[in-house]
Amino acid sequence: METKTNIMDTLRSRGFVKQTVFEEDLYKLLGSESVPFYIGFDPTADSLHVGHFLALMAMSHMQKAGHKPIVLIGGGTGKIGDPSGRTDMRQMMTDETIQHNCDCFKVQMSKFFSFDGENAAVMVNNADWLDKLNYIDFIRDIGSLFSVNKMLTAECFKSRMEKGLSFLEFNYMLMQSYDFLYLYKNYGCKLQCGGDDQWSNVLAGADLIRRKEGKPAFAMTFTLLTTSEGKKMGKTQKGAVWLDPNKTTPYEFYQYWRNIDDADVEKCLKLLTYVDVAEIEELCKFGDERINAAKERLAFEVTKIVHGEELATQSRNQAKGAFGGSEDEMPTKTIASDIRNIIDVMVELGVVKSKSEARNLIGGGGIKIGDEKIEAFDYCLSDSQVANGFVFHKGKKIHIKVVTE
RNA sequence: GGGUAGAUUCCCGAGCGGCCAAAGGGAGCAGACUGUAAAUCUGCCGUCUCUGACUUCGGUGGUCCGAAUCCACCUCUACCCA
Repeated sequence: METKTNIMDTLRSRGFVKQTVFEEDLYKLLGSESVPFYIGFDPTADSLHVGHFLALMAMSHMQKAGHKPIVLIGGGTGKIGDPSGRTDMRQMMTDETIQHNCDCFKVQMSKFFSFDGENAAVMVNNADWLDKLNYIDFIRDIGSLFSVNKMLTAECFKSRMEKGLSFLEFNYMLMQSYDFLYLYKNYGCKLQCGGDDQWSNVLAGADLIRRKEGKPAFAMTFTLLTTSEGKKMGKTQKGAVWLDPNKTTPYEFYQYWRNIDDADVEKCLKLLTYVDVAEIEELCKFGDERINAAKERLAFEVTKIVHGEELATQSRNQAKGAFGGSEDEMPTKTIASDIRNIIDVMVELGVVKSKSEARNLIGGGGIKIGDEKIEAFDYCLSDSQVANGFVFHKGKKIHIKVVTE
């Protein structure tokens, strides 16, 4: 393999790395051989979202550097539920749902790293081994190596001490640690990565291998992708920002990044695109409106990774059309010609969740058709609007060219 | 097993028989100001056939002209005692 640059240096310079164990040993290991590493994903939905993006990018960088990604699907641990960052128990899922979600994940992940060729990524489901565990054997072999006292000091449990924590969930850490051990034995996996909220779980796994096998194993966590205000990124009024174009359209996806906080642009460019670090710094050096160039670049690059260059270009042009005034490139939607009432039109366009919301928006002066502000709830489209199409505006952000059929 | 305190709208959290679709905050959306940013100020923020109607306050059943509020039972949670 090529070892021009140690992957750790890449990840560090882009701001991925939050915590590691035995940093020097890990650095040497990553610089000297192809290291199989894993990251766990909970199959709780049929699409990945922005929250997973950073981990996917990290895996991508690492595969490019010659390391082998192992995607661990938490089909087994999903039956338990990770208590980290949770105040209540997770819903349990059926095997069919989990399998379906895995299939969807794989398609999306393929855009970040390859499941073929050299250092091909592999996807494994921990239900395959966790389901078969024998309770007595397990607690003797693995349980004996865990100190409850130590576990209780872990942040992920501490926060649950007030709200309550069932024994089921308490076992999550053991399961995840066992995963690492299993992957170590069967896939030669020596490194577990994860979000920083996974630190205690990740660390416990590496510890387990060191105790049980007496061999080195490593842990590394990544910065959590949060906004400058410390909130988790990727939440909007419509819920999470998904990678599935059917849940979040490429245009909406593009807009999400285009509208990001000034303070978060540089961080996101480094973490979520392949743009060269020096170039990013150049783009982000201005504190005024020139930062918009960086935002455009961010939105384009990120959309390109997820949806491909063609759709990224299209989204960019649509955005320029919508905000630059040119109707030609604006996102277009088609509605039936017999829908005339403005409220029905809004529902049909999907810009509001309910008719009440539509009324509130109209009442608040947030709706325009062409240059005309709509003030009446019973506003109806004219024949010429139906015939020729029109431009619908919701606030400053949503601009849609509407044609009828 | 016993005792105590709880379960409220997306989240936190008030309400404790009519004035409750339910205070306040957060998030979100919209208006003004801007740079498709932030901060700030303002409005909205259960649903609908929308000056009215309907469905919500863990579940089920009751009391009452009337219940998120009272009673009974149940489910879940925390704390204390064993």
